[in-house]
Amino acid sequence: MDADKVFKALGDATRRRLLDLLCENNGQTLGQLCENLDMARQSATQHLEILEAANLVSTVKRGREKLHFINPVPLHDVYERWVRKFERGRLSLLHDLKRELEGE
Amino acid sequence: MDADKVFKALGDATRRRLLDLLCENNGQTLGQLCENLDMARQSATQHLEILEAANLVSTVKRGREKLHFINPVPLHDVYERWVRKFERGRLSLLHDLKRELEGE
DNA sequence: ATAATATGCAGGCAAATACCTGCATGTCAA
DNA sequence: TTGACATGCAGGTATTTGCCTGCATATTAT
Repeated sequence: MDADKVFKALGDATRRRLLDLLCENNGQTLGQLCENLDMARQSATQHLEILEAANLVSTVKRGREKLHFINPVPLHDVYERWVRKFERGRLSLLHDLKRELEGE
Repeated sequence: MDADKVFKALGDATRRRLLDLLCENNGQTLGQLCENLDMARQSATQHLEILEAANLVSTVKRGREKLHFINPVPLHDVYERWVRKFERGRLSLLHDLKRELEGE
C-alpha cells in the first residue's frame, strides 16, 4: 500500500464523494458518476485516475463503457497502520493533553 | 469534525511523520520536532499549523516554548465515518470487483 | 541589563493541483 | 455504413501547496 497516494486521494471532497457514490451503487460508468458531480467530465476522469492510482478504485472496460468498482483493501490498510496505532494509546494521549491544558 | 481538513492534513508524509513523532513522545516542543525533520523550522511550523487547524494536534505555551500534543479524536471520527462504512460492505465490495474482473 | 534561545510574522518562488476547452478515438444501433 | 454516444488525449490557466530567507518578538540565564 502506498500510504501517500491513499491519503492524498482521500484528501479531496470530490473523490470522497465518488467513493460514496460507488458505495451506494458499485460498478457505475464514468457517465453515471458525472451526473452527480457538477463538473466537467474530464475533471471527474482525473479524480478517478487518482483514485485508481491509489488502488481505491478498479475499472473494467465493457464495450464503450468503463465500469468503476471500489477496492476496500487500501482503506483497511490505512486503518491498520494509522488509526489503530493511535486508537491503542487513545486514552493516555487524551490524558496527556487534558493534564497539560489544565495547567499540569 | 472537518473531514476535509483532517484528510488534507494526513495527506502529507511530513505531517504523518510529525504525528508518529508525537506518538512516540507526546508533548514535544517545536525545536525538538524540527530535529527529526530535515527542513527549515518555518516549514515545520506550517505543517504543525495545518495539523492544529485539523484539530489533530493541540498546543500549550510554556514560557518561550510551545508544546505539541496529539488529539486522537479526529482520527477516531475518520475511522467511524470512512473506514467502518466500507468495512461493513467490504467482502461484498470485493466480490463485485472479483466477479467483474473474471468476466462476470 | 544583555546575550542566548525559542518561537512568530511576512514575503517570495517553484511545483503541484483542480479546474477547464477542444479535438480524437472507439463502439453501438438504425 | 453512418450517426449518436461513451470515453481518451492534449494543453492551458488560476489557485494552492511546500519550501525557503530575513527580520521581529518574547523568554530565560548569566
